[in-house]
Amino acid sequence: MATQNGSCSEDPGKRQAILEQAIRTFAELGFRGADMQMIADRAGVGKGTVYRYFHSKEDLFWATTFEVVVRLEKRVFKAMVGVEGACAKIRAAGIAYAEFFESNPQCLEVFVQDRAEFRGTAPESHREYHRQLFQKFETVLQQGIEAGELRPVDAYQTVYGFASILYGTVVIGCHLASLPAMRMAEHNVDIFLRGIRSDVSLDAETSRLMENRKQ
Amino acid sequence: MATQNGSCSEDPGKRQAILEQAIRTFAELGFRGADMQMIADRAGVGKGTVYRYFHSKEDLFWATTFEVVVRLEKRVFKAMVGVEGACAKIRAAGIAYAEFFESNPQCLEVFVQDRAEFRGTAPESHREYHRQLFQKFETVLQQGIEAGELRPVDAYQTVYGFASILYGTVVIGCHLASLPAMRMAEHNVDIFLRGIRSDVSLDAETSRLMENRKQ
Amino acid sequence: MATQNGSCSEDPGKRQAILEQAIRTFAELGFRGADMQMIADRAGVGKGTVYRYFHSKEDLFWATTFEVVVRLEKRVFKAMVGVEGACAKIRAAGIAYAEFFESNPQCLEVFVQDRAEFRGTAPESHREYHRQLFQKFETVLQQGIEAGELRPVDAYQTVYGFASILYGTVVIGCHLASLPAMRMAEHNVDIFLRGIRSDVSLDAETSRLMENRKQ
Amino acid sequence: MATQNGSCSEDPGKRQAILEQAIRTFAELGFRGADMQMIADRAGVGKGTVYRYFHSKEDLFWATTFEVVVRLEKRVFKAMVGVEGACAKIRAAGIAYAEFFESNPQCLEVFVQDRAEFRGTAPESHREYHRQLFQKFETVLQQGIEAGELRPVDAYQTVYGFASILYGTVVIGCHLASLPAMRMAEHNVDIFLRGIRSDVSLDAETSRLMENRKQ
DNA sequence: AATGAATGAGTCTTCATTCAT
DNA sequence: AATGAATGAAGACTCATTCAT
Repeated sequence: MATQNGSCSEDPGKRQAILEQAIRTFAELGFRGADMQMIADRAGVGKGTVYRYFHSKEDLFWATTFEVVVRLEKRVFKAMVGVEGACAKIRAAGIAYAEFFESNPQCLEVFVQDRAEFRGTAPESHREYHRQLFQKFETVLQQGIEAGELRPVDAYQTVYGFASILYGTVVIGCHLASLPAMRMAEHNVDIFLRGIRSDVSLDAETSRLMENRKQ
Repeated sequence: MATQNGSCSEDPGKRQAILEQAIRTFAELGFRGADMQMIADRAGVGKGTVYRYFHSKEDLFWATTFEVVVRLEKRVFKAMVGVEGACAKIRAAGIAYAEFFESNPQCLEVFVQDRAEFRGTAPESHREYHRQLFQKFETVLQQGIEAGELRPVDAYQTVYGFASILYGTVVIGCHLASLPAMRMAEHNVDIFLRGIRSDVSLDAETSRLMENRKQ
Repeated sequence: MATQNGSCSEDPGKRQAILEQAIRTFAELGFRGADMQMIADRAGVGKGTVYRYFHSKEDLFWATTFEVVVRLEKRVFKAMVGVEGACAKIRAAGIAYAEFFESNPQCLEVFVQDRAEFRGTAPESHREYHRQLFQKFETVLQQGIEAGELRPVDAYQTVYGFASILYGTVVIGCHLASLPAMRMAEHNVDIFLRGIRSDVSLDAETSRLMENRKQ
Repeated sequence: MATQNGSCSEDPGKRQAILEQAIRTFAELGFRGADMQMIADRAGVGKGTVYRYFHSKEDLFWATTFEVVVRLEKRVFKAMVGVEGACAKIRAAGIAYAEFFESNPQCLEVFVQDRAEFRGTAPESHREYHRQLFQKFETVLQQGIEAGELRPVDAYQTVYGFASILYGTVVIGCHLASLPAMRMAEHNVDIFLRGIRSDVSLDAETSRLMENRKQ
């Protein structure tokens, strides 16, 4: 993988510094707008060094997006630790997702650049990583369904539906609505959860309405 | 507005040809990657002509995004004509949205480029246009709520929630899931609708599950 | 000559308007910087019309410099009318020269552009015109010499010396010294005249100094 | 100053080569007409290198004019070394000035371009340099006046008068007269000196004329 | 005769990448 | 291993000139 250099003589601190400034710079200027010289300067290393650690601008960008995904994943899974129940887990994950991008807007821009510049051309390693990530969520959903907490939705599709909502929310939803990402995310996740929950009686109003219908 | 030139001596056909090739080229290469010369060549006009009709690359891009939004809007509103009920309208809109981008993938890329390159810096004219668009949907939601069809959700936020889902679905959801945009969209819109509907008994499975609980 | 179009159907007023705006524009932007479109717009005619009256940008520039020289000449010779004596005539000419450029700074810039862009490549017609101009001054000098008013200097060289002083004064002298062209010109012309006059006793101070030496 | 780069890693030889070709190219084609690619090619370096040493075309031009002024100054002051007397010094300076431009016609064109393209907008550093140059001459004049060699002229104005004559002579005078710059300069400087000298008896002819008058 | 839309050659400038030190 | 000087391909934009109307 381009993001892992087998060479024995690399300084992880230097690598991290470059990556950090790459995130910052790609976020600020976009992939095409970012200048390798600027990244090198900001990281306090020579331009040649950047090329030693990351073979090309494109490779550096992939390493950058990978770094962002890894950080995001850590945050999201950390938020799910100790949380019981599929809905609660999903909610926690959604909130963490929004929280992460709200406090790391540069990571969001890297995400956007990734999609804009390279559509679906990410390295296979990234795609594999993604698949594993989504599989974990699929498992959560599946368990929720088996436990009767969730309707028997198509877990595979629904995971990507959840991803769509989160992505759309942080990328454009909160901007268009001029609302904080967190607030938009809570709103949207709640709608999503209500949409897949088997038990909706917890919602007082809806319950009341349904009771009325029964009468 | 950059997209509307008052000069009487412009050839609308030529303008349209340039715009068409601009969509194609921006979609293929991105804003930064697109070459004005290539757009001119593809449109069969001189480079100077492109600059006559659109003052700069940026202006041409704005005209392009505006064109895409207008086309999208037409398609979506056409799909809602004659449809009764808030849910049905929203569903029709969502399906049309996905359908539009599925059959016009270049328009989708323009959308993505817009967000990637210019975050929230669209010309005020565009922003105003957006506001009006969303207001129409807000009205649909509001009427659905008043009619008792929808739960009393916050119409403003929910409209942007809907937009988030649709955007996320066509931009990444269907790609990540390797599923057609239409299928993903139907799935996601249904979850969204269930999430805001007051009456959920129409869903056979859920009804059954709930009935079981009541017993 | 490029500046005189034999075609029977030309509107002198339109020609003059174009010329006027050409002076203004070449003065402001320089030969290379001036835009034929701007000249046309300022003159209130179509660009094609400019090309009808003046075959090319270069031709228009030559017509412009010619116009400036003609105006300058008129002013200078008008100032010499009725003035008696070579020194007085020369002085009047010098003052008028500076006055002209001080009140027509655009004409000065055209002069400078002429030299900068085309060195000595002016059309033969211009050069002939110049020669005649200088010949008139040579005659004045010659007469002054014959009348004993001036030292028997080389009239030919001295005429060009006078031209050098005036040109240098208005083009850089007054700017470098941050003084009005008129004031600089008076100063310089006086030194020049003293330099060529046979009778210097009119200068009180010098006379006194000389008297002292004699004692 | 644009002409002095503090960076330690510049090759003075390369810098000089670029500057040399810049003088040549600006002289031949003018500021606007000169092509950075041509300058790079002539200097035998890549275009990027030209931009490394001189940030922009304008900066390169300023460095060029500065170089010319420095060379001119060296030549002029060298010519004045060991020369006694204000008149003799001024004469030596004037001759050297003309000689310099006669043997370096490209430097003259750079001078002309400077005035044509940038009127009085030279960087402050250049202007300061100019001021010091002229101050030195002012001192020479002042000393000549105090020594009784020169009439009590306004030294400030007269310095700029001298500059005007020299500039006018080399820029247009010698061209119009079709005479070598040196010859024109000698002629003009002599007239100028006679114009400011207190003692004019050294001039045989004038002395004779004056003697005749006295009788 | 007058117009101005169309053209495309021409130019400055940037920046990813290389490689000698 | 680290550096950053050097390179030159690439691209946005301008403007003199033409020519159909």
